[in-house]
Amino acid sequence: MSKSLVVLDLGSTTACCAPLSGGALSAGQAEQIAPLLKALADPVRLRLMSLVASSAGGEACVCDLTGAFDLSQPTISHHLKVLHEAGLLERDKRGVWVYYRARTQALASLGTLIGSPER
Amino acid sequence: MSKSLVVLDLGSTTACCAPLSGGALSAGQAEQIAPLLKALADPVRLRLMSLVASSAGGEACVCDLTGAFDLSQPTISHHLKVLHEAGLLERDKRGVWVYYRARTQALASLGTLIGSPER
DNA sequence: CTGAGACATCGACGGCTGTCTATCTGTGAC
DNA sequence: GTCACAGATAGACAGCCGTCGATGTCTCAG
Repeated sequence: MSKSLVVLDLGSTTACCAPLSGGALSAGQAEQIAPLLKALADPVRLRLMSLVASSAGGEACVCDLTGAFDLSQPTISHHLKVLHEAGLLERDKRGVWVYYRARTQALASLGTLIGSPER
Repeated sequence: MSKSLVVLDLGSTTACCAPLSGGALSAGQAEQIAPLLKALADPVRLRLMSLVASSAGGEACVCDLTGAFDLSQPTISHHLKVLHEAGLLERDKRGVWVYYRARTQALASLGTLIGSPER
């Protein structure tokens, strides 16, 4: 239900700056985090994320994204859906066009968890 | 050949603190990074990484890791191999036992790339 | 040399995933 | 209303992935 609203609820084990090295992950935590990484673990989706995240205004229209790949429109739509359902992209339909925006907070949490640089 | 030696060669586009939002990833960069995320995008491998990384001395024996899961020994061995070949784990055979050690540098690079927290 | 134990490799199998084409839905122009 | 266009959905199909049991390899003890 409210599952995708909670982007990363890591309890107390991984407080603020504790990456993987900060303590053994529980099975539950691992199964909560893995889907996020899985969503990101594809070259096309990685590029989509970076395209959206680095776009002017922080958002990008599907019509622009589709042209950046040698893939069919449904395939791009599929990848965007995966990223959206993982909670990494926000969707915003305006008229005929759909705009996607990166959830930078989710990305930051993930990045910190994987390996926050020294300190 | 020397492929797994270079953990993350991200050229100049993603200098030090530039995550996905720091500029569009090239197709080549994306295909270089995705395998690392793919290796990490599994609950068992996530837990393995965290177990190894948070072990005393920074390393863990396979014999200890196997007992932490309800999985067969070959399956654990397989996951460790995946992490090793991705360049996320170092292997060190000492006598009859094999010890794995986390490549914290690789983890840090990945974490920074995905989403370095503000600044 | 022989046996036991720690890991790795092999081959198989079911399920998931990325891609496509075809089609559906919704929005704005006329 | 009707047409064109943006995007999503559906169904199909090939290839990859996680898991297993069986077996192989290496190392040490005796």
